Amino acid sequence: MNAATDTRSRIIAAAKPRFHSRSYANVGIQEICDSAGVQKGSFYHFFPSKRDLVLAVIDEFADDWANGFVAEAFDPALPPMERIDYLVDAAYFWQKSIKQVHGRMLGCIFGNLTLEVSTQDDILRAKLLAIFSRAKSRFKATLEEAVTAGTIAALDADLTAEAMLAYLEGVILLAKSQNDPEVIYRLGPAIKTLRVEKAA
Amino acid sequence: MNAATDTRSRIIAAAKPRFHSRSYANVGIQEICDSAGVQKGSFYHFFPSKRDLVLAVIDEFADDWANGFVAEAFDPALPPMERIDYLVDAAYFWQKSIKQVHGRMLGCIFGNLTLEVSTQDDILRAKLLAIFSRAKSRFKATLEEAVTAGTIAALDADLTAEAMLAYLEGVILLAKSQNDPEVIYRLGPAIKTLRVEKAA
DNA sequence: GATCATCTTGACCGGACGGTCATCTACTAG
DNA sequence: CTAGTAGATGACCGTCCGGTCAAGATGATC
Repeated sequence: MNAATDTRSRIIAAAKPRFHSRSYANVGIQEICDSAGVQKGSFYHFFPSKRDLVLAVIDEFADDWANGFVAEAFDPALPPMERIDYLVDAAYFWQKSIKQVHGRMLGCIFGNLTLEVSTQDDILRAKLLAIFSRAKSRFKATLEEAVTAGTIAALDADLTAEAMLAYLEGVILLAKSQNDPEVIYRLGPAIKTLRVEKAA
Repeated sequence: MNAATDTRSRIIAAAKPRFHSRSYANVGIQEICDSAGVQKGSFYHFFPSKRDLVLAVIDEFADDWANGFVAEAFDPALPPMERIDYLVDAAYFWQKSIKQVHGRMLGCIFGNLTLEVSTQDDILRAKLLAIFSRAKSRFKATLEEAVTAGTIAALDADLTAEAMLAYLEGVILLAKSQNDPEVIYRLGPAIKTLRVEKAA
C-alpha cells in the first residue's frame, strides 16, 4: 500500500462512521480531514467533491456487506428461506453491536442517505438505487429457488423480493425511531409472511 | 386571526414544504424568513430554536393527516381491512400528486426526519416516535376489529400493526429511491399479507 | 394619557461550510 | 542529472449557518 492509497483510504475510513451515525449534511470535510490526519487540499486531490467522497463511502459499505453478512446469508448450502432469516438476524446482531459500542442504533446507511438526499441529488439517488436493486436481486433469486424447490407456493418473485426489501428497511427505520434493535428481532421474522401473488 | 398568530403560521407554512422536500439540515432559517416575509428577530420571537420550528411543523403535518386521509381511511363504516387498503391508496395518490406538482416524490416527512435526526436529537426522535406510536394504534385497533369480526384469523395485533407500519414506511422509502410513486401502487396492497402470530 | 406586554426591525456575532490555489516535496522514468 | 508527475501543505475565498440584541412600533388595559 503506497502513501497515496493510504491517504485515500484513511479519509474514507474516517468518513464512514460519521456518515453512518449522523447525516450527509451534518458531517463536514474539515472534520473528516482532522480525524484522518489529512490536509484539506490533499482531500480535494483525491475527491473532486463531498459527493464523490460519499459515493466512495457507499461503495465501501456495500462491499463490507457483500463480503460479510450477505455472503454468509445467501450461502447456497442453506435452504432458501433460511437465508432470508439469516440476513434479518445479521441485521439485528449488527445493529445491536453498534448500539452496544456507540449507544445508538444507527440503522441502514443506504436507507438513511436515500431519505436525506434523494430529492436533492440524482447522482446519489441513482447510486443508492443501484444498491437496492442488487439487494432485491438476491431476494428474488432466493425466492425463485424456494419456489422451484417447492418450499413455498408460486408467487411474483420480483415484487415479493422488492416488498421484502422494503419491509426490512421499514423495520430498521422503526427500530431507529425507538433506538432499539430489539424491534428488528421482534418484527424481522414476519418478512417471510409477505406475499405478492403472480398477476393472473 | 391576529397579526401574531398570522406571522407564526406564515413561518410554519413556509417551512413545511421545505422540510418535506429537502432535509432538516438543508433548510435554513433565513430562507424560511425570506419566504414568509418575516425578519429573523421576529422568527426567534416565536420559536426559541430551529428545533422548535420543526417540532411545530411535525405537529401540523400530523394534524393534516389525522384530519384528512387518516380520518377518511379509518372510517368505522368501512370494513376493517378495507381501511388499510384505503390508507395505502391515500399514500399513493398523495405522493403521486406531489410528484406531478413538484417533479419529485418526497416521501413521508416523519420517516425522512427520523432517519436524518434521530441519532442526533432525542427530543425530535421522541416526537417522531409518538407520531409512529399513534399510527400503530390505529392499525392495531383495526386489526383487532377484523379479528373480532372474523374477517381474519387471530394474530398478534400489536406486532402485526407495527409490522404494517414498518412496511408502509419501507415501501415509501423504496419508492423515493426510484422517485416513482407507482412503487407504492405495486407493493402497497401486500401490506395485508403481513402476519405476526400470537406468541404461544 | 401613561404603562406594559407583544411583536417587529435589521444590524450583528462567531464559526462552520464546501471548495480553491500557489507552493513545496518526493518519487520515478528517461 | 533532469524532467515530470503525484501528492502534501496551509493559507485563503465567499457564503451561509443558527442565534442574539438593543431599539422601535403597536395595541390593549388601567
